[in-house]
Amino acid sequence: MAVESPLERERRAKVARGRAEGREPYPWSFPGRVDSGVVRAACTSLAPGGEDLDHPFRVGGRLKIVRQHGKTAFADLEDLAGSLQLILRVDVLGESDYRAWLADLDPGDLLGADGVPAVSRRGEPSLLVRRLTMLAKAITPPPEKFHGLQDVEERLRRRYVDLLASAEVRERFRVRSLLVRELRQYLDAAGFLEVETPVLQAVAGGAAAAPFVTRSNYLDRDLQLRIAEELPLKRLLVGGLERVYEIGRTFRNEDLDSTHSPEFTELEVYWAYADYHDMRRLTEGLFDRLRARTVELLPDRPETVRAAERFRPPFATIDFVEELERRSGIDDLLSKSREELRSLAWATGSTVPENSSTGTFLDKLFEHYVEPSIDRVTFVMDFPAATTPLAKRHRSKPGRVERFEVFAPGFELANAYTELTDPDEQEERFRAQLGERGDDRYAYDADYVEALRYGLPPTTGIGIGIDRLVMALLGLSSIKDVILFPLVRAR
RNA sequence: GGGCCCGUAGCUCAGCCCGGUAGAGCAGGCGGCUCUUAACCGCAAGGUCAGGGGUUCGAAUCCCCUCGGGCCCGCCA
Repeated sequence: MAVESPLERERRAKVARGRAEGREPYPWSFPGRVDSGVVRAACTSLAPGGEDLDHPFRVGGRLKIVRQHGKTAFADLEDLAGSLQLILRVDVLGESDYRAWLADLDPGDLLGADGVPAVSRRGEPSLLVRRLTMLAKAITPPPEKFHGLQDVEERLRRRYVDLLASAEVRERFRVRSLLVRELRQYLDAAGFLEVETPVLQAVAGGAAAAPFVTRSNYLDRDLQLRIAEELPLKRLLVGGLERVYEIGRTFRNEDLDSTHSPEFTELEVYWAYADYHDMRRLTEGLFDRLRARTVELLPDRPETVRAAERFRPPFATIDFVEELERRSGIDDLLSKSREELRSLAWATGSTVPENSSTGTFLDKLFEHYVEPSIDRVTFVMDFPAATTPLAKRHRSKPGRVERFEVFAPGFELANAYTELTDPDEQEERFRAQLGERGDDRYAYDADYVEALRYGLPPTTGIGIGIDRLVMALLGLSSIKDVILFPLVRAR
């Protein structure tokens, strides 16, 4: 246990004093509480200096600050609905209670109050308090009242302090939750079934990324945490579930930076008897819906509204190959050999390893020549076949697959395919990928190929990074701003 | 992996360049005040200057190492 500071000693003394005087500082419950907005609403009919003695209310929340004036004191109590001023008066509470409470109250205490709506002479909606109840005495003082908690490290390590000190941070995470709810409602209404597939897998597949490895004592073998949701979900379409989605944590054993987190929340949607054009329309509808919801939730934040409005259709569209050729001046990109592409990629200053795949070099070129120019939400269409083994070849463009990605300025938001359904071609593509990369990071999932042999309907699928989507909608630049407890080093 | 920056009271920050008794505001303590909104006035208190080592008569300050964090670059289809 940490060494007790003088401030904490003072507060423990107040705990003991409360108990000695019959005021339990950590009670069991506090029934009948309304949120602060109810009291503020009840104040609207009152004139300054007015009180509504006939309609008592009970509120509870965190004490932010106390302003004492001898025989009257004002205290700001904050709950999720906002802040409410409490008026404490010696002539209402009685001399001894008034003195005892003011001696024992500290910023940060969780406090209950019974009283009546009242508007102060200066016009502030308030609760004129008849009775106070300590709900939880705070031993550790909260951050400074005006500046709040500034230390970035502390804000991440102790997110609860960040939250209790900042209504803005509370609001941000509340909005994230409501946006995810909206997303579920949209997909549910479109006939999609929410499912849950395994996080623990023998071999993590569906993407190329380093997995986290753990161990099952029961099976006496290593297991990996999933790096994508894709392969189990498509198996469900083989099984006839037709339209499924999963929102879940996905893990990649890689670096954390402003757009990457080792654990992140991913939405994947799979839709049988539909192709990537259908998926594009579904995605545009989803973006528009989330845009509207964001603006509805945060109408008074101009920067957020501006960020969200970028998600209003129609969206910019570019062709991967045409745009890359136009911006780089490279001709006939698709006929270049792996060695040629490697030289071109290295010429941009990239240091990707020599044995990287053709797809990797193409991605590097796109990243260098095209991504910096993306200044709005943009659909990038029809990637070269070498960039993914899971998409179906393009029905009319040779050397391409039916794949689109959605980019927001600065990062990728989503990745969608018309899914490859031919089992023999899938097997070949997996093997080609293995052979080309020369490493075992892209696992060959034999059971998935086996599943395709039973027949996967024509299908489209998409993966959307929820953390990044929330970032983009709210106009935030760091993924840590939308993850409650980002990974931090043990201290 | 490379570069730059940061770590001082519970919190927000000065002090560091140019070495010489560790400062302020908020919060907390004591006293005053019946309408404040970061209330106000007075008094007293509060420190592992991230940790370790070095230079020096003397280190928060200069040097080295370590830990933690931030930003940029690289890597991660």
